[in-house]
Amino acid sequence: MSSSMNTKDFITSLARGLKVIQSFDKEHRKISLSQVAARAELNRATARRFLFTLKALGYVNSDGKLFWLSPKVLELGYSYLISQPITDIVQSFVDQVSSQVGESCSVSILDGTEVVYISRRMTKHIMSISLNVGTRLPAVATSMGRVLLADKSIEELNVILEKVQFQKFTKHTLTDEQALKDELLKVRDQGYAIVSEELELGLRSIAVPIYNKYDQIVASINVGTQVARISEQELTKRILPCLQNAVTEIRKVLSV
Amino acid sequence: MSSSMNTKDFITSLARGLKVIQSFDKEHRKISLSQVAARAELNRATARRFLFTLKALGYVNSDGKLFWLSPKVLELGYSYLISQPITDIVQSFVDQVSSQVGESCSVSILDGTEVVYISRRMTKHIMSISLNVGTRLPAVATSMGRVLLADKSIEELNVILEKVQFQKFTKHTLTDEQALKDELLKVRDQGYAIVSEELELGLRSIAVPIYNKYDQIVASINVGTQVARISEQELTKRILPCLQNAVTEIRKVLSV
DNA sequence: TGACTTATGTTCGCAATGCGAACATAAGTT
DNA sequence: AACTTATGTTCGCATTGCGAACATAAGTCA
Repeated sequence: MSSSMNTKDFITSLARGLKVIQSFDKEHRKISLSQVAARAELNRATARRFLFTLKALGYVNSDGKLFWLSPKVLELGYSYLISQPITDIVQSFVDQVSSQVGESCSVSILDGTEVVYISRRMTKHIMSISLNVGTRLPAVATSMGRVLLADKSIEELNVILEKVQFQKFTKHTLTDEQALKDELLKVRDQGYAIVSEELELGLRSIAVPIYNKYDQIVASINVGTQVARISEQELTKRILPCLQNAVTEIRKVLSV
Repeated sequence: MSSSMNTKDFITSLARGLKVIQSFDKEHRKISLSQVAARAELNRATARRFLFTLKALGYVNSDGKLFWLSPKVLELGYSYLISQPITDIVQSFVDQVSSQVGESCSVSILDGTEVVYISRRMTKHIMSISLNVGTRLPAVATSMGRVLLADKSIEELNVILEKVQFQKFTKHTLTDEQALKDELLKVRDQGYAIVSEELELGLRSIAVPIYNKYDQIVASINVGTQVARISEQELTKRILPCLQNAVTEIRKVLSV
């Protein structure tokens, strides 16, 4: 367990159990007890007890040999979604923007150094990875992340950037901290961010911040497309007004 | 803890921790330590340790007084979603059907006595509750649930129905077990289910099963609308073919 | 078919983990 | 100021959960 965990008041069994849940992914849909133990870095007997507990609670299923997650696990994430009124509010706007512009539209929030998708309307599969509610992407390399980072004070930004490990996803990816900061100043000035081919070649997106009634930025909304389909100029001329209209309406609803 | 939990090999700390996560909902977005303790049925000092552990792991945030779930909790549900290839596969078909028919379209699977939404495309808010990935509804009162139940053997169905507590959501809700079974025979015969105003007045939906290449039913897909907008006849004449086309295509993809 | 490897099932002594009663302090209300 | 409700914290203790070790099962290979 991470040494940053304060062992006083820290419950290792809970931490271990959550690690067991996270042992499952696309490449590990149905795995054996030993695989779970290895992936969760637990003793086999210990992993077994966790799997049996999760099975008793309905979060895991098993055929007696392999284990896989039960849809009940969605309830955990669901606890988060239904405790966030914004997810309900924005969904209809996301659908509306997506219909208007004919491209995928998403809303996300900042969590640490990443953006987390909380709402999404996809028109086509254009990314190599699938994006869903719950997907996390590095904030520094996404348009939604940049509008959220641009809102931070210098101090807050420094704290966040300390934890960022810049990755060069493509030849266009900004990896110089100062260059990023300059870009964020520009984003703040113009009130939107455009990211072209920094996270994945061939893709670009534009994002604007979503404000609540106290003028606090609570999320960001973007439209994502392919560079071959929409130029940066067209993003600002045709797409940006749709996003700006949407966030104006969202702010009204959030102000009720 | 439920007496059905086998205390041998059962890890109460994990169970308790998951209950803490589920203490949060729409009416309990940000709650105090004592409220968490009450809702999770824990001693206050115990609840405090769980909240501090969840905070250390990033699943919960706090202002020192109130606690709320962090979007990191979505990772837990996300572990399930990315371990289910079907969620990726069906999303584009859900979007397609929804676009074609101009109504909301969803996919769900059976989990115990409930259906769990795993994919959704909403055109309008027509239900009083919001439906998201993770939402659970009683299988017996939904079209998607009925196509999934219709696939069960008599024995399997009896096991499931034993655990069902029939609720009369509206005056149209079937609550007689035999009447439900008769309805399921009809569903099996015709290969689709229509539910009108049984879960909520004013709403109707039609669902068909999704098969994999072994002819096993793995999920169901529906279109939901308002009774004022689409008759049952129109559902079968216009909507059903779109759903049937979609499941044919889905089956091809699942067979790759 | 036997040897070997890899896997799971299970136990139980034990130590550490987590518990919760109790006390202290803080904040809000009357 | 008294009272109520809340949180912060401790620490003795009992139970919980651990994991080494052993048993058994299943698969592979020669």
